[in-house]
Amino acid sequence: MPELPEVETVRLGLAPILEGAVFARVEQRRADLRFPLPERFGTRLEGRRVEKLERRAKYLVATLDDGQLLAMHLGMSGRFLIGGLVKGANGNAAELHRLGEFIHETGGGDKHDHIIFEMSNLAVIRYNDVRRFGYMALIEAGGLDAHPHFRDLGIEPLDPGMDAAYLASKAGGRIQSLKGFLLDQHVIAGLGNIYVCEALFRASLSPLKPAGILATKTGTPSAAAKRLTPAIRSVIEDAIAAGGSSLRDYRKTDGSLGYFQHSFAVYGREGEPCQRAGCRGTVARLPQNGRSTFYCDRCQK
DNA sequence: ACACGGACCTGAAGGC
DNA sequence: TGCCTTCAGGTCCGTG
Repeated sequence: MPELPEVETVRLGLAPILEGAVFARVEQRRADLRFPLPERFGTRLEGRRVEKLERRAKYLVATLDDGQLLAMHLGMSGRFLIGGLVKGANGNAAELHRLGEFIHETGGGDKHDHIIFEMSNLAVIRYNDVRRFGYMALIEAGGLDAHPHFRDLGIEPLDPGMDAAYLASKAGGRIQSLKGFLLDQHVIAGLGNIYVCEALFRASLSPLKPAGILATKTGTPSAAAKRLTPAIRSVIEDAIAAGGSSLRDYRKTDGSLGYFQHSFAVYGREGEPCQRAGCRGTVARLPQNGRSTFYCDRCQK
């Protein structure tokens, strides 16, 4: 699943196709995603124009011309693939992104294509999700901040307010591990297993330490908090610039791959030497919160 | 309020 | 070949 950088990459691929286009036909092949699709999902979308496509945490949020919001979450394995035809600048229909391995499956589609958007610009957008942990919701105008899935989300990692003082204020007194703390979407919204591991490596902090070390006794930010904030910001910025990370099934909307996975310092590198200059440690893996944590137990203190 | 484990679902990979 | 276990970019819900 896509974490924030992958979702942002998907947004960048989808926005130029969706924005300004009208849902001409919505085909729903199965409604049992993580949560059932809303009643009359297709009917409520058909004829509506997409005003803009934004991202909040790991959600894509499309604003429609009647004010409704279409919120989309990719879960672990969700992806959008763009095919079909779009009108080029000269008015002629041009074939779009019919690339590589996706060509052969466009006929009847793949069995994990659950929702298909046929747009007025002749683009065909398929939502494919093997594990079906993703979902879509329709939210009435202005209702985003009160919606149960959005109401309690924490700050965006790239928000200027995500600073050492913010982390200290959230972490004070917590005994939970730093790993669990950073995975908590109520604290920072958008980080996942990969980028938490990478951020803790960049900050030279052990994922096992209690989150409380981010605050001093008086509640001011500790040195650890001051190292952690730029580490989080830089890893997210670097990953977005690389088009996200492509591991198993994540791809950009045109079927091409992100390349941040080549920049992982610790994620997926169990047993490899630590990359930090001067450190002779080895990357270890251990389960935390039911997920694999990768870190160097020599230099991450 | 906080912290943890299980649940949801499919498929790939590795061990025997 | 097959069967069984483990693991995978998430997060909701029930339990202490």
